[in-house]
Amino acid sequence: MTDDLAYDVFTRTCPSRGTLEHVTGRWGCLTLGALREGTFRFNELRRRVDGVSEKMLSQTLHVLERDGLVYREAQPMNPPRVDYRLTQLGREIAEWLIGLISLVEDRMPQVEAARESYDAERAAPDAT
Amino acid sequence: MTDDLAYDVFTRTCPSRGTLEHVTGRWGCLTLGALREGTFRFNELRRRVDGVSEKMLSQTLHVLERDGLVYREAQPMNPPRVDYRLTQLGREIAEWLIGLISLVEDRMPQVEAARESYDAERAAPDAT
DNA sequence: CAGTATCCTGCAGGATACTG
DNA sequence: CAGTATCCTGCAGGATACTG
Repeated sequence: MTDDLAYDVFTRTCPSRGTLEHVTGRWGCLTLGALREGTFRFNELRRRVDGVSEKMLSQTLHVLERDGLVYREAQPMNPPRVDYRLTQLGREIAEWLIGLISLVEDRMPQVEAARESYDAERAAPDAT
Repeated sequence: MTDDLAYDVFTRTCPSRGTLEHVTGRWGCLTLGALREGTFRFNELRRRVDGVSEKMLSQTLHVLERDGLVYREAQPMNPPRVDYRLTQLGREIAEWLIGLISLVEDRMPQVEAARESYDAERAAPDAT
């Protein structure tokens, strides 16, 4: 049952693939993380999401807004002021995402150890 | 505290970024999902991970093995037989990943609805 | 300020052929 | 069977200039 649901995800025709990629992708992930902490204007976000270009932040925000994870509020003034924040749905997903990230981060010592022994084996292929 | 930990992840220098990308990436995600269900040989996996090329499966498995998430057992016979399965660490992370995926899948109706209204607004820009 | 438009490049990843 | 090696292409995404 639950397994059937989960397995479906792994067929490429699955429609949730797209959203999953938006969420876990390089900039989507960082943007959701930044927005967890509050409401921000475009350039504030740019500074928080380290290394993102205008283009990619704009693109990422559009995609997340379209998926209903981010709410965009444009106030008609001059100069313009636009605020971004997570929707309820966005917050829910961001929390799970953070959980996964925290788990991975937590296990990094194990991962690093695994990498070292993997690399060591290849570096000294004569050691049977 | 917990927030500090989580926030660190969003700086690009964070070492867990790499592992996270291996886990959530297109093929990593699908491969972990397939391996949740048991032990498989290379070509069995190829069939289960729909659409993956030899090259990408090979590459993905190497990366996941190096990170300590996948265990590779080569039996010295001819023709060769190699089995892949999740390590304990891999299983742990795969479970969380599935959780995230299931959540996203669960919320897809909301996502689709959001998309429709987003698209509708743009299609009829005269409707103020 | 909050973006969009254009140009350009590196590299993910597919196709194909080959190997122990 | 279980891969590796090589060649090739599309596109993610950066840099730069421009706009309401």
